[in-house]
Amino acid sequence: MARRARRPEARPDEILDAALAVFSEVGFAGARVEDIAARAGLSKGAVYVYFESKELMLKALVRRLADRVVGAAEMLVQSNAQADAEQTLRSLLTFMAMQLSNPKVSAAPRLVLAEAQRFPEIAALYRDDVIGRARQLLGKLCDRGIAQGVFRAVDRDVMLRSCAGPMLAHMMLSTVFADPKNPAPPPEVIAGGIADLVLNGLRPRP
Amino acid sequence: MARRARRPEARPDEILDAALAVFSEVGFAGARVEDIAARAGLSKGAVYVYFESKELMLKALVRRLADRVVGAAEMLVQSNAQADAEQTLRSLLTFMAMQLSNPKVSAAPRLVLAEAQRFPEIAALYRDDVIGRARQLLGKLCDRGIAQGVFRAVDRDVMLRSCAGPMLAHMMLSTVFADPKNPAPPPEVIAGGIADLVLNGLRPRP
Amino acid sequence: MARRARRPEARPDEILDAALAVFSEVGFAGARVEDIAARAGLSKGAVYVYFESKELMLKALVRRLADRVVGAAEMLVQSNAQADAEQTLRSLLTFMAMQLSNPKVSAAPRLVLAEAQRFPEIAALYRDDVIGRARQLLGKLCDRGIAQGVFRAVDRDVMLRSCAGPMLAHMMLSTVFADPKNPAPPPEVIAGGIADLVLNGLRPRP
Amino acid sequence: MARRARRPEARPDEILDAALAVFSEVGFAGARVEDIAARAGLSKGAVYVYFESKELMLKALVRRLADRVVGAAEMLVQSNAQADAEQTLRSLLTFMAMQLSNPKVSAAPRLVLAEAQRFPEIAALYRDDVIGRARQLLGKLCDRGIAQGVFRAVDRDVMLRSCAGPMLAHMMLSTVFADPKNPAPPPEVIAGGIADLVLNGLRPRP
DNA sequence: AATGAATGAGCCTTCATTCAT
DNA sequence: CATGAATGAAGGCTCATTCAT
Repeated sequence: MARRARRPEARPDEILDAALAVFSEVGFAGARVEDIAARAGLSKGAVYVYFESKELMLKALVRRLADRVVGAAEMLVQSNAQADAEQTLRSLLTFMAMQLSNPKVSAAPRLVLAEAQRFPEIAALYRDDVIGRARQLLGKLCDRGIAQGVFRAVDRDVMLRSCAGPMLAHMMLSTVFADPKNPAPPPEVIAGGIADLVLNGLRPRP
Repeated sequence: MARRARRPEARPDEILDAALAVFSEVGFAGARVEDIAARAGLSKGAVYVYFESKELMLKALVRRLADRVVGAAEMLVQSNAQADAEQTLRSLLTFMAMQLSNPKVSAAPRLVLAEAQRFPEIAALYRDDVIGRARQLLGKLCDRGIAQGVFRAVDRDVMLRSCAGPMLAHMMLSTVFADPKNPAPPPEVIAGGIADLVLNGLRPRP
Repeated sequence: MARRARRPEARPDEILDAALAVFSEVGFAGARVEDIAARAGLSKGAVYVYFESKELMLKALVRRLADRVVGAAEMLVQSNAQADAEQTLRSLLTFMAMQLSNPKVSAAPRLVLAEAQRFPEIAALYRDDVIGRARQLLGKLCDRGIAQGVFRAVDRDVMLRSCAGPMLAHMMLSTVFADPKNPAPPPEVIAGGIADLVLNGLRPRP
Repeated sequence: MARRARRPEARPDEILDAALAVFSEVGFAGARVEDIAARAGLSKGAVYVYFESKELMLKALVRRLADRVVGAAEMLVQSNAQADAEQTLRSLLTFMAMQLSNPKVSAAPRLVLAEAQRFPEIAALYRDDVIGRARQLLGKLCDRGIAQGVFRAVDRDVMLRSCAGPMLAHMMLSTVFADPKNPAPPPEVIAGGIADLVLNGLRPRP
């Protein structure tokens, strides 16, 4: 066919894109390899040339997600290394909230959320490669802010939950639980509001 | 057996308990009706006397969840109607965080989180019966706090995300994404820390 | 259907009969569970109620074969315990040759011959439960004959090969390698001839 | 590779060697063309340059087997044309038994045994080109022995079964059904014992 | 109400074979 | 000749659901 031997090295990524799309629609268990193949413009058998099983597609997807998402966050923090911690955290929170307002971006994290219980390996991968790194990142930022006197002392696990939690909630409320009859304010408003609240919460009191 | 003679009208609830347990372990798609039946001490066929299909079990489960969870939260808020908003919200946040630290309690919400994407009806039910009521509850509390001068003006959707988010994150980090090698601080510490941070964030500034 | 719940305890044996028929026609690998089911008058799924996998059907078949075949041989030898060894062996050889002239009887042994290489467990089962017991049987008979002075001293493994071999050859030449253009003499002639030759071979020389 | 430049006309034979090895291990149906190709040092596609299908490989293999095996036997008999029939048959039987004690030699005949039922064409080929010629060979030898007065009159089909059978049994007992815990006597002993027994059986009686 | 044998649709996976390069 | 990506048909097995008892 037209596709035959055309950019064969791009195939795995194309398949993963298709898999993510299908998984997001019907869940991992409900996804048919044939549908993934069709969406990638391949035959069922061809998919198995690149991935040994449906489950390995899921794992590869999570790995790719980790590379991308955390990479972006870490880059953002590094590029703000000179700025004060408060400003950096505000940038981070608004950036994440804006990103997660895009259903295409949130598709992969939502998939992980949905399948992690069922697949402990996925959970472990995400825990180590995404949550763990996020915790490190926030922890360092926290330390910097405390040293600068702009943050109050706060436990890292509390920090993680208080920063990532609103992102998580926003992600779910923007997609799965979005109410067509009661649309939420635009992303910028939400993102700004969350950042304000969290940062105010972190500020020390006399 | 002994079960049969005793409380035949309790059968549906027993089946739902069994279903929740199995769904939580292997997900809705991975759950076998036969396993649910076995855990409820029944045969496969008997389950179909009470529930027409596996999917209807899931829906019934979510309905039951909504009744219980939001009921508890609303009751808590009502019983604190006299107290100041700050104290009430602190009670609510710590109560929820403590509750969700118990994997048995969080099993149902986690199930919803995992399956909502796949089943729009479930998502709608949860959105209306749980999230919607939670939003109302927080909104009223917010209004009260603003009127009392203890809360700054804050958007309801930001409030929802900022309060429910940390609970959500805590729930997932206590179960699916718990790291056996890096145990988190005890629930009281986490719950108190989150409440502190959120309430401090809500406090007005000069 | 008509078959539903009728003699459910006969089902495994019925399925094995069907499996043997299909395996014999197209080999184990070529056999479709659906065909076996159809021949047993069942649906594909019903077969899996009784056998976990196609391979376990094969094993059960071999076990059943062992029970039947060797049982018959041992019974024959026991019932001739009083007779002299020569006569007993003659009876055994002609009985076996006659039996194996019937393609229905030889179907199972031929199946084992065909699949043993592929399934070491099958080979081991057959080796221990059929060949091993046959070797014992022949060995004892041999000893008796030697004690009676009607047999020359002969190694047990030579004995096994010299007695079982012609049976084996006869079995294959009567079925798979039968030449429609050159039909062999009737079973009695063959059976008698083989017995004569083997027994004459066993007779001591001055 | 080195293989490519060297002896390109030997490719078919190399492929057949590889095919025999793989077929022997996992059976015809279980053999993957890719594995055969790999063992022959070729790619999957290249194999199809030489053989149109997997089944044709099997047929070619059987044809090659017939050429080799029967050729050897016929040659052995011819070179003993002057000797007496008894001695010739003894040579033939011990030679065959010794040969078949080698699993590499017996691989092809065992393969035929396993697959003949499934592939009537294979069976017919083997019947005509191997069994038929063996029957001829033994028949002539028989006639010579009878004429020389060293053999009793015996039916050709009985002769075939009584001579080939022990070989067959020995072949299977040396490989597929070999018992690692009860090793058989060395090949010479077995071969000699079988020849003794058969030849004694053929000897006329007063 | 309860049982559990039976059904049948469905899906993952394998692999012989093809063919563009 | 050789490669290996791609195809597509095929089949083992699972399981929600039904229903005779």
